[in-house]
Amino acid sequence: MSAGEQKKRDVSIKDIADMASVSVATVSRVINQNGRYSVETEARVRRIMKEYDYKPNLVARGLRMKKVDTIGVIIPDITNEFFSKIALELQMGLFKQGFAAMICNTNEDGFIENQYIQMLNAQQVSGVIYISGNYDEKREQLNIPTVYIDRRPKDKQTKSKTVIIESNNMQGGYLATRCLCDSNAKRIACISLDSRVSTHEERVNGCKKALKEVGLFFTEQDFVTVQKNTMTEGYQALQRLLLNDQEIDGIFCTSDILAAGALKYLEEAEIEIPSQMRLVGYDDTTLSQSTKLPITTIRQPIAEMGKLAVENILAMVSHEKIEKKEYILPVVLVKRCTT
Amino acid sequence: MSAGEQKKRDVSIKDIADMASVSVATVSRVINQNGRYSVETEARVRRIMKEYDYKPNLVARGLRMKKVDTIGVIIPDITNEFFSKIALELQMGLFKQGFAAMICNTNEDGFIENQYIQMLNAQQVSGVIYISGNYDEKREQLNIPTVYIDRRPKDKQTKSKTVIIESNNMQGGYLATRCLCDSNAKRIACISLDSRVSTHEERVNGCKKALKEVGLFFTEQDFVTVQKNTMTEGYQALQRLLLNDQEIDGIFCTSDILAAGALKYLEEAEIEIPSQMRLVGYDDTTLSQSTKLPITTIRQPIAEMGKLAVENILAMVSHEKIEKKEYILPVVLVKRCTT
DNA sequence: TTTAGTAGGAAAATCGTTTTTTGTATTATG
DNA sequence: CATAATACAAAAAACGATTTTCCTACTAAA
Repeated sequence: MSAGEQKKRDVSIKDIADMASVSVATVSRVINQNGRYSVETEARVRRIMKEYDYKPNLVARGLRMKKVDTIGVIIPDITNEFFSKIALELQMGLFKQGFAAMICNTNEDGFIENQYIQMLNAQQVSGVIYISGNYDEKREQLNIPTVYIDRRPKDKQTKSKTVIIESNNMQGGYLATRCLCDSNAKRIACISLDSRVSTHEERVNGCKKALKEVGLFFTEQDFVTVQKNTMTEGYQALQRLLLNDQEIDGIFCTSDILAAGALKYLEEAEIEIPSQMRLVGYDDTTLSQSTKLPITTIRQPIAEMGKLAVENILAMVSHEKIEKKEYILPVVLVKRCTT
Repeated sequence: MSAGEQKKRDVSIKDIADMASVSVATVSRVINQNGRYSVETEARVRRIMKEYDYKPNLVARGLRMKKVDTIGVIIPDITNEFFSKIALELQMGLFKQGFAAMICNTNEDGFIENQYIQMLNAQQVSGVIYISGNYDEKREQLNIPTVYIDRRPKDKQTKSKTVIIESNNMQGGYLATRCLCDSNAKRIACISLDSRVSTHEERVNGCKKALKEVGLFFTEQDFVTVQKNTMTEGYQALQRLLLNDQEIDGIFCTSDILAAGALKYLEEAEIEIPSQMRLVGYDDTTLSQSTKLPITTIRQPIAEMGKLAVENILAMVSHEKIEKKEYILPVVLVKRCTT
């Protein structure tokens, strides 16, 4: 194709109408199965459509309908296994229902996130599924149906038509800590992520709750946060912890990546696991299974979360009235070799 | 909103035109900076646009232009770290140029892939970036600009306007094998993936080339393939290999996941690394860094591949004439503790 | 036979843009 | 002063669908 050459035109509804000797309105009614038409007309139109492999132009339909069968998916980091698995669930689920997913990776950047929202709005998407990230008041005003996963906008800011889907992070922290205690840890430390969202904080709260319940002493000094979710951070955080407090014999990391880093330090320091030290991570990633000593961890119900998100956003899109809903799904402990 | 209630209408170009007391044509010309208009008119129009936070309706524009500033990205498995990293590169790169990426996950399923292609076509996407997956002749006929990454459609089937971007898999296999030899391996085995695409096969070819070059004996028995890219498969494959041939003292796995599985077996069998056995993986994933003994591996230039893909697809979309191009990018050996 | 009702489908309006065509001042040129 | 050229911008046509309105036969009831 030389510059300026047009793309070969697809066959349009008008072409079909002409070939079937009916009006475009009739073809449209056959496609959408509303209005009235005779069985003969329908047969003829369908035959022609099949013959010419006609596919309605979704852009034209979108313009007329003022919305498009696309759902925006806002994700902070698609290379994170947890998020990519959720994205996969969403995409497959939406696709099965005839919707496209437009996956937008914000890199945890509020500015990029805003731009994406603008774009999704300009694209006339029918809804947005919002996974973690930053809260933006302006976004709310766009008035697009929204489902939140894995994060909780502050209460007073949520509108009536909001659906929140999260797993029970408090319970996760609790289960992890009880497991540490059950394998005889007496002094428990915690490495978590310093994040704008409440997720990791809740896990820490669950941890403290368990400690209080079993009556185990703990000190705030042993509860640290790191800035980035990397193995190096986990490694270094544990190193510092053990320098200050040699009594520590159990560690809860609020992510598997941090736990893998911590485990690496333990291996290098030749600390025996699980006799001298116990370790629990979070998310049941491939990583937690790949280490020589597979890491005990917490598994979130990713498939269910995705399924619920798809169900709810589609219900909202089709104007089924949705009261404000919050799903808090249970997590499970996956016991491996570090406890 | 009750059922059937309309979404609040965005401000349209007509509204802007009315407020600025000009015609819609003039507003359009200001937006697209073509045609002629006075500086005063422009200033007025721009002021009103900003005041009302006007954003052009991309669907309407798409209908008129017969194409949309969206690029489809076909990916076999977004939860695979290599693919998700590429997807991330593509998405960020396209977004910076004002294009949206529509990421489609095929799960290696040809049927789903076909459906996605149909959808992308109906959505009027300007181009498609195609990562691995199945080859489909029908798709080619759609005549959308396409860039292939990491896979090579058969030569006679490619059209003139095709761009292929891949890394040098042959070189990767070669480097990996040379590294095994350099750390004194004498009998080398290879575990690779049985895939429809040539990628892994090429890596094996590189391996054999290196063996011939250094004059090392090898037998086809020691070159096995597995069906799925999982740690378990790697574990079992190595187990079988060592049962048949106790001489093996070096292993090349064509993916890090397989290598991690193999490493696990070696650890359990208490085989000394790297004195008794050497191991090289492929892709430089987080996994390869997380094991107690970090795995020597091959790194592909993901960022460059993504950048090239974006550059080329945008050039094709804007009708710059592109001759058939093939990029074969060099890979690097990342030496760690298993060699 | 007239009238009303209904089935089937055509015609036209609409969605929000871009682009071509047309029109009208104003300026330049002979 | 008449005419041509130019600058600016309005009007209208497209893009491909959906949906409302309207028209024409035909059938059924009075």
